[in-house]
Amino acid sequence: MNFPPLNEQLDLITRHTVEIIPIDDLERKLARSIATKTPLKIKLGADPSRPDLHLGHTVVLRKLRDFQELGHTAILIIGDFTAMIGDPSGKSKTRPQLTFEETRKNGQSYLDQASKVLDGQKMVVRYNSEWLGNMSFADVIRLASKYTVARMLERDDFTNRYKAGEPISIHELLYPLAQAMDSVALENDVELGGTDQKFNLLVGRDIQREYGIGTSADTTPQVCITLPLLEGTDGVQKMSKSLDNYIGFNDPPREMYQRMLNVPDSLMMKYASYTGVLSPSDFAHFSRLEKENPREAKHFLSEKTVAFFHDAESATREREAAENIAQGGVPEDIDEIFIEENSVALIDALVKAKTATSKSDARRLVEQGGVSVDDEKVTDAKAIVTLTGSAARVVKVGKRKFFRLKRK
RNA sequence: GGGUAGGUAGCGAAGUGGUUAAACGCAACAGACUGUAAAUCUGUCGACUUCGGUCUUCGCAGGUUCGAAUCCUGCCCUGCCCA
Repeated sequence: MNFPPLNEQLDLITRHTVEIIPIDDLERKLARSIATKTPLKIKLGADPSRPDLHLGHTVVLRKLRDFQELGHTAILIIGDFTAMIGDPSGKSKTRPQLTFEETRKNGQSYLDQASKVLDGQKMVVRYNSEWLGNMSFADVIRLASKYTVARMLERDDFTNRYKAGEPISIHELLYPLAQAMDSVALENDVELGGTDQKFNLLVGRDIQREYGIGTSADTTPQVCITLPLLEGTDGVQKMSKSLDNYIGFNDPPREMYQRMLNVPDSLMMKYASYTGVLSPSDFAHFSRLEKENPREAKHFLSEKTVAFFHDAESATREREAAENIAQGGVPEDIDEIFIEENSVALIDALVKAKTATSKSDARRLVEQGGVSVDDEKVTDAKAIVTLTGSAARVVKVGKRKFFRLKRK
């Protein structure tokens, strides 16, 4: 296998990264790869307990794709073993434990989604239960002896919680080591992760060395590459499912487009450059627009995002729908709610359409003027909507939630 | 094992017998303004309601009291200190 020249590879690899630790080792590995015509093994860990990928994941997936395009081997580790045990982050106390079947199903789903960004055919997928599940307690102790508590507490997350007097479970301390064992098992050359993974990646490097990987004269343990974390649609916190500030790979076009439009302006550039949904020429176009006409730029980015995850047709359709809504119009394809009788209390309809969480919530919405039926604002919480014949009535809730009421 | 401080709504945090569904801040939601952005302002933010109220909630389970998030007992969980 022939690889592009070293400089060319370095150029692509370093783009959009935060840190490469250490860059010298990467150069050595690339040089050796070229000389021996052997692809490098690039590892990326995936959490199967959260199989819904979002825009935040594209940053790192795209980097993995860069490696694929250079001819290297992308390896996706599905952390099924760790997911079967439970929670690593401390934050989500109730992260569900997964069964074996669920981990496979989620792993497959993860792969399907990731294939939108990278070449799924060429990707190698491994489940970490394969090696972690076979470790004996003695093995675990041996592994644990390679690292000290003080070093483990260096991790920001742990330090902060420790200082704040918050609980840290022992198994959480073991997590970075478990992840490091993946690197030992794979003998990978590079590991990718968000900047929040820096510590874990470095532990992988140390532990590989402890287990004699990459210690011969012309090799080194894994190189750690960190990538920026993308803020979510709120513009402040990192994009995550639990904060509900994400744009998911599987979001339907309507939702995806609308959510993109809601992203604060200050983040547009970041989204545009890091998610990789724009081709170089699109990006150039976007950069120009961003200065001249932010509104247009945002629509352009939204359109391209939908086109990337769905198709150009949907993107154009959503663009039109968005303009339509902006002018007070109603999009075509909205949810339809069917009613048995020929009239319903508006409030019940809102609950049924899941646009309100409870009757009280619905009442509030109506009283605050957030609801209109067929373009007429309704502020009476007791309003009854009547349906004559097969005619539907369109209900608008807030600025952009719609549904159509129909007689069953 | 001993001591000590805690566990209040999505989060943070007041409240230590009675107008407390529970101050305040953040987040969220609606309205105005706008570019369905940001900023700002206003309102809302347990559930049900015939809008007068009713019911459920302050780690869990009991108890005292006319009345408890507030007092007592037991249990569970967490931090810190000592061993």
